[in-house]
Amino acid sequence: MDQDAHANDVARALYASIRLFVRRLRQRQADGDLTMPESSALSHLDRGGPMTPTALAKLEQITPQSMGATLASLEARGLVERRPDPEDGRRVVLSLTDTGLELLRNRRDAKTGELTQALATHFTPAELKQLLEAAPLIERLAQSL
Amino acid sequence: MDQDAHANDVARALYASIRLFVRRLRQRQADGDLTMPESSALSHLDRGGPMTPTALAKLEQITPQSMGATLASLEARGLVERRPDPEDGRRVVLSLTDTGLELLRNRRDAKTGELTQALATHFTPAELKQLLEAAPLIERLAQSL
DNA sequence: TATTGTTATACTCTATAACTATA
DNA sequence: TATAGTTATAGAGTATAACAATA
Repeated sequence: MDQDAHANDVARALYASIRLFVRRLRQRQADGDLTMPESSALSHLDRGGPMTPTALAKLEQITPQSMGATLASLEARGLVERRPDPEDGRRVVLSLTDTGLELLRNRRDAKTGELTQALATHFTPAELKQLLEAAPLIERLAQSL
Repeated sequence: MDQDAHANDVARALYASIRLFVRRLRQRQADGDLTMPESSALSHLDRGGPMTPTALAKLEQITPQSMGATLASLEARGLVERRPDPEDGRRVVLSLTDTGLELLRNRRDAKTGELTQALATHFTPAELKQLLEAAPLIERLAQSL
């Protein structure tokens, strides 16, 4: 069928571009930069307020153990802090430190994120719109796998 | 600026969706399945004919060493074979074996690729078109990082 | 028993560095 | 010297399994 042939083309094109994207993003990682999962976790804490590691893991759709690795790194750099939940001894509540908040704000306000920079510099508003609309489709595709 | 604020939104949405996509695709990997890089290398050999590891690496935009790992796995499963280039003793030429070709054809013809399947099943032609058009934009974004 | 979190371990995909063989 | 390929090693970003503490 034509639909299936087309689906195969789309799959190939999308996969190739995404693989390249992920590789490049990782390569552009400078020493001391936030990695992407770190940056994402920090954003979630900023937008969602203090929360447990498990809650964060759910937002990111990864296992709590995986989130643990990211959080350990953020904590080691003093960007987040963990304190026990007074109401439930099993729980740990994570929050941004002042340093973490400042870093996040600086990155956002100065628009220094590699990705944001590249998008703002090399793409037209119409192209940005296309990409913005593609994102939920990619997410739906991921969910339907 | 509005453009920059928008760029930041696009960056976040795109990054989140792509990270999810890559994770899911890896998780859906069954034992004995081709991994994505393997499948991609096989496709390139099918479409481009026999070629050297370095040529393949260039097509995939990864280092020859990284390609080596993928090729070792494909060779171990008898899907590609390597023979010396008679004209240049340094070179090795890779080609699909009958088994490799058959596997590739079966996957393509039976449309069993997870991604193709999901796209054909859950997306409208208009959405497929959107995704197809987004692919080169993502690639350009990757290149401009 | 169920939940929260942590520790230990391993896998995929990729990179850099260093080497061998051939040109 | 330069190029093609291989081997060794490492790192990011995940996963699963097993465990401890608390509810």
